[in-house]
Amino acid sequence: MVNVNNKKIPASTISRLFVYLRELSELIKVNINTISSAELGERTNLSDAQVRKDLGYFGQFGVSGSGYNTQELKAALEKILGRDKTWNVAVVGAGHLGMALLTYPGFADHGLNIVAAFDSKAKKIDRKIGDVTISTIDDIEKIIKAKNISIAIIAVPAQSAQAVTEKLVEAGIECILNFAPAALAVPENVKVKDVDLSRELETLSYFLVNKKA
Amino acid sequence: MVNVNNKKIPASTISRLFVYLRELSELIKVNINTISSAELGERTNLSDAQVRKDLGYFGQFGVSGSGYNTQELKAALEKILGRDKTWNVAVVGAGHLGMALLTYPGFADHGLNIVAAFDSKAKKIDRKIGDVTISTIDDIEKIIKAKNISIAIIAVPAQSAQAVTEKLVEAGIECILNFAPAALAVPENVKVKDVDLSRELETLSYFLVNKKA
DNA sequence: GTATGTGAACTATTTCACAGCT
DNA sequence: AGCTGTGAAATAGTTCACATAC
Repeated sequence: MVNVNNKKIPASTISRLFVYLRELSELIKVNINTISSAELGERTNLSDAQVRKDLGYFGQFGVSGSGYNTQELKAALEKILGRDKTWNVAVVGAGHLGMALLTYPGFADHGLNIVAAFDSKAKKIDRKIGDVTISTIDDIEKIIKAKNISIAIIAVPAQSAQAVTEKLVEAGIECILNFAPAALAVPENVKVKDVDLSRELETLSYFLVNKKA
Repeated sequence: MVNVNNKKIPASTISRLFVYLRELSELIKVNINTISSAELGERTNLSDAQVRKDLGYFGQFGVSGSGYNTQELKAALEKILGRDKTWNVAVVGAGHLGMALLTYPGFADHGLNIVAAFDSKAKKIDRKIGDVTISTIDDIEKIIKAKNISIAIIAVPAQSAQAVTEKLVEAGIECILNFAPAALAVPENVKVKDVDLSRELETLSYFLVNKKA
């Protein structure tokens, strides 16, 4: 739940707006100019009411009786979501997961530029992955500030995650995407989003355990 | 929201039980035998009431005035979550992300064994990653059945995700962890969990957009 | 006729608060 | 005294349903 000019908006709404935006880009690619909330919902596995409610938090973008203009709605969402801006991102930890993120082709299209990578293993320092050179973790503060990085991705083992977090916070980072299976302690102004791969899989497996029970 | 012997339990509760379980293992490692809901909550960034409520869905595991026995609670949670069982997992797509998953060390500790990998690129077929040999996507059905695989991870590009999903469903898969940024259409009995890395980062970046507004 | 926008109803989830146990 | 277990209250989020607009 997020505060936007004294309105309370579910965090899940924000997340879905990105889904609508992506779908609108696809629609525009195939020259579809108008779409109803029902159709947009169909394509994103959401209900028509959900689509309308989500958009309704931010204004009135549709035309009664016909639907939404894809170009206009896309432009409006881009504005709302700050997609005119781009962000510099750092990856901490250059193991397999860190490497996957460093070479993930999807980020750039979304205004997310990975401009730095850090690892603690001497062997990895100075290796170049695409445009990014791996630096030592000791240089976090210096590089984060120099490169104007606003988002960090933690892809280190659980036991070093808290220490890394503290370095990042000291360097002024306020947004962290955390892949380590650890509960990070951070000041209030810092936003952490956890992605816990084992937990996702385990939660899924619970469905198997509990089925036909 | 999940049905367990005519009780309705939030899906998020299930997911948190895995977090408690992990924390209990840590506590046992350092010889802590008793823990209160408040302390357990502290360590997992959750409230004491949340911890008690979550556990309360499944029974009474605590002792008034003292707290929970770590060993007993761990054993109880393992039983509830089916952690006595192990699951065979397939990864579809052996790009960087697929490779990261194939070599991710965390799964095995959680009863999740990756026993097959698939890719469409001829170049990759028959390559061996650890114990797993990459097979052609055409063999999905054969191998899924032969190896008794119950969970599949989709790590292919968005445009091939639906086709892969259909092959998996035909092969009898009922649990899918989907990393492709695409809304998958599946029959009702199939459970899909989406992990959308760009979306996670974008949602996080919205925090930056909207701050100090 | 068709589809939006939105209060109201409903459902889900978390937090409160306290009786009761050790 | 301290902490659990749990109804009740509060908060959050989704779906309904319909007046309104084109």
